[in-house]
Amino acid sequence: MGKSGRPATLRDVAAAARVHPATASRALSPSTRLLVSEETAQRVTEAAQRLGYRPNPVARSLRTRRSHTIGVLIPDLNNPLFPPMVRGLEDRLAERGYVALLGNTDAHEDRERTLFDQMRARHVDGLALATATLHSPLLAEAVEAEVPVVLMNRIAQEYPFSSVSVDNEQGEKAAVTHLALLGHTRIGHIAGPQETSTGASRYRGFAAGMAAHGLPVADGQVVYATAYSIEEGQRCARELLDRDGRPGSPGGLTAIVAANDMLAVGCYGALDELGLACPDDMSVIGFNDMPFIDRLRPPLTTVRFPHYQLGTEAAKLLLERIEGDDAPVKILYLAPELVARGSTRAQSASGLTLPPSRVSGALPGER
Amino acid sequence: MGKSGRPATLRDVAAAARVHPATASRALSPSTRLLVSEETAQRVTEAAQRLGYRPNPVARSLRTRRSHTIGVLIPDLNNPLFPPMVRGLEDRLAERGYVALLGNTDAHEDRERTLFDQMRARHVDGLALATATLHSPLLAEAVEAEVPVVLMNRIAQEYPFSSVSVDNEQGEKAAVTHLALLGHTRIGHIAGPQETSTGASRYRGFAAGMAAHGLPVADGQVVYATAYSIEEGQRCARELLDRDGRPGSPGGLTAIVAANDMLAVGCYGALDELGLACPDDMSVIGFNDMPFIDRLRPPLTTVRFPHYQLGTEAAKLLLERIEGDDAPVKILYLAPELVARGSTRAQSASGLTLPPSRVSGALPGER
DNA sequence: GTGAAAGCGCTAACAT
DNA sequence: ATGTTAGCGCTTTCAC
Repeated sequence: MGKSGRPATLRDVAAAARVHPATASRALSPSTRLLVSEETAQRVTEAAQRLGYRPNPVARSLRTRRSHTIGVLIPDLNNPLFPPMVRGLEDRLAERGYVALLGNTDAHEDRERTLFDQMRARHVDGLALATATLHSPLLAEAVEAEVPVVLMNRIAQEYPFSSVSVDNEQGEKAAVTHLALLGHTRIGHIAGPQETSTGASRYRGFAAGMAAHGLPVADGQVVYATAYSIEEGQRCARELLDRDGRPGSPGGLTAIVAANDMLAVGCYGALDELGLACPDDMSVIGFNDMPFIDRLRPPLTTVRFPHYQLGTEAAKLLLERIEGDDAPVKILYLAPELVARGSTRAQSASGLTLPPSRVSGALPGER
Repeated sequence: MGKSGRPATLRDVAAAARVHPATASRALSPSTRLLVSEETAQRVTEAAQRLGYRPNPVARSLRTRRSHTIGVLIPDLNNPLFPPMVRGLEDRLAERGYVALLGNTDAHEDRERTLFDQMRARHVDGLALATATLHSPLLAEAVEAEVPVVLMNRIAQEYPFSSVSVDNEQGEKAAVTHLALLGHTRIGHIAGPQETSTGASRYRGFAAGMAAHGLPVADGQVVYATAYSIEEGQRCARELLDRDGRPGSPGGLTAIVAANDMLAVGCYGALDELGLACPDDMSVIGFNDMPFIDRLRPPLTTVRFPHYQLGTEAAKLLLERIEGDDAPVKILYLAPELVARGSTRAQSASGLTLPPSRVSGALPGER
C-alpha cells in the first residue's frame, strides 16, 4: 500500500523508478524482463516492492483478454462426491494463478444454461463441466466460441473436449470379481439411473463381471433406481429381495452390488426391515467410497473413486488446452480401486456363510 | 454472437442503433435507463438483442471499481460443514449477480495470507471469512482497506464486522438438558480445541447446562481434544472412560457430550474397543448434524446447526454492507436445534438403563 | 534498451 | 435527451 491510501499503480512505480510505465511493465513481467537492462529492472522491482505494488488483474485482463478464471459447473456441492473434486481442481488451478467460479446446476436445465451464459459473460478462460444433464447446445456453443472445456466424469465423443473419468465399467467388474472370489454366485444389482453415464457403465461392468465368471443373470436380478438416493436404494433392495426370495431360500441372492454408496446404504435399511444381517445373510458392495462410509456398521465394502485426483487431472488437462499451443484432446481414465471392508464375506456354494477369509487379499489393487 | 466472429461490443450496438456509445450504455443499464428516451432505449435494446451483445464485466469493473465478486475463505471444503454453507452463500449471492471466489486455507496461516492478498488483488467487493485461524493482521488490513467483511461462525468484537453464528453455548446447554431429562447425572464432555470459538463456547454451554441442573463436574469429567477429528474423539473417550471408571462401576459416567459429531463418532470407536454398547451402556451426543450421521448405528443424537442458512444470512449481511449506504454492523445468532436419535436413552438414578421414554419429547425445538 | 502512443470496453462528468 | 471527452490500469506495437 502506498502512503497515499489508494493502492499503487504501475504509473506510480514507473515514476518512483524514473522510467516510463511501459518499461516498468516490461521489467515486472517475467516474460518480458529480458528486454530491459538488468539495472533498471532492478530499480523497478525495488520501487514496486517499496510501494507495495500489486498489478491490477482487471486491467490486465481487459488488455490481454485472459481472465485467469475457470468456470466450474457441478450439480450440487452438497453431494459428497464433489467437494474433493472441486478442491483438486482449485488446488491445481491456484498453483497456476487461476481461480474457479463455481456454479451449482441442481441438474436443472435452465439453471445450467444461465450459469453457462454468466460464465461466458465473465470471460472465463475455460470450463470444467461435471453436470449430469449436459445438453448438446451448451457443448456446441462452447465449441463455436472456442472456449476450452474439460469434462469431469463424463465423455462426449462427438466433441473435441478432453475428459477425465473413472473407469466405471472396470470398477463394477472388480466388485463382481470380489464377490465371485468369495464364493457368491447369486448376485443382484441395483443399477443407477440409466440415463447417467455412471449408471449405464456400471451396469455394463456388472454384466461383464458376471459373464466373466460364468454366472447367470436372471431377469429379476437387476433393479433400476431412478435416483442415487438412500430411499431409492431401500426401495430397490426391497424389490430385489421380494422377487428373488430371501437369502437362504433356494435360489435366493447372497450378495448385492449397488451402483453407488447411497444405494448401498439403502440396502442396509431394507435388510434391517426384513430382519436380515449384513454380511451374515447378505453381502453388500457400493461404489465411491464416500467419506464416513467406513464408519457404518458394517463398514461398507466399496469401489473407491479417486475424486480429488479427478479434479487435479481435469485441471491439468484444461490448462494444457488453454496454455499449450497445440495440446491434443485427451481422454483420461483413472483406475478405481476395490476397498474390502466388513459388508462382504465369503459364502459357501451351499448358501452357508463362511468365516471371513483371506481370499479377497488376492485381488489386485485392493487394500 | 455477432456475425463477425468476435463478440459484439457496446460500440457495435451503438452503431447499429445509430446512437453514441454512451447513450447505448445508459439505455442498457437499469439504473440509468430513465435518462434516455423510451424510443431510443427500445432501439438500443433491440440492437443489443440482435447482436447478442453481452457487456464485458472486466471493462465494467475496471471503470466502476466494483467486481461483483466476493471472496470466501474457509478452512477446507472437504469438511462436511462447509459445502452447505458455501451453497447458501453462493445461492444468495447469485441472486444478486455476485459470484464467489473460494479459497481453502487448510487452517494454514501463510496460505490464508496468500489467498487474502490474491482476493484483494482481484478487487473483491467483500469478504466472507470462516477460517478457524483468523489473525488480527488480516482483519486490521481489511478494515484499513475498507473491504466489507462478514464473519461466519466467528465473532470479532473488536472489529466493525457483521457476523452470523450459531449460538453454540445455548446448543450445548440444550444437549445437557436433554440428557438430564433422561435421568443422566454423571455426564462427561469431550471439549473441542479451546482456541476455537466453537470449542470454547460449547464448553461453556456444557458447564452452564450442568450447573443449571445442579450436576457437579469433577476434574476428570472433561477432556480436551486438540482437533475435531474422529481419532481425537476416540483418544479422548478412552481417557474419559479410563479416568472415571467404566459405566456401571460406581461413579462411572453414563453419558458423553462431544463438542462435535466427529468427536462423537470417535466415542463410538472407543466404546467398541471396550466392548461397551451405545446407548445401552453409554449415551453419546454430538454437535452439527452432519450428513449421514443419522445413518450410523446407532443414529447419533446431535445438535443441529443450520449450515445452509448460515451461508444465506452471511450473504445477506455482506450485501447489505456492500450495497447499503449506511447498513449497520449486525451480530446475528442462529438458534441450534436438538435432534434426538438413537444414541441417547433414559437412565435410572441407580445406573440402570431404562427403556426409551417419551420424556425427551418435552424439549423445546426437538424433532 | 527505452519512450511514445494507442487502445482493450466501458461509464461518468460535463456540455449541449 | 443525447453527444463529447476522458480515463480506469495495463500491455503492446512502433519508433528511436
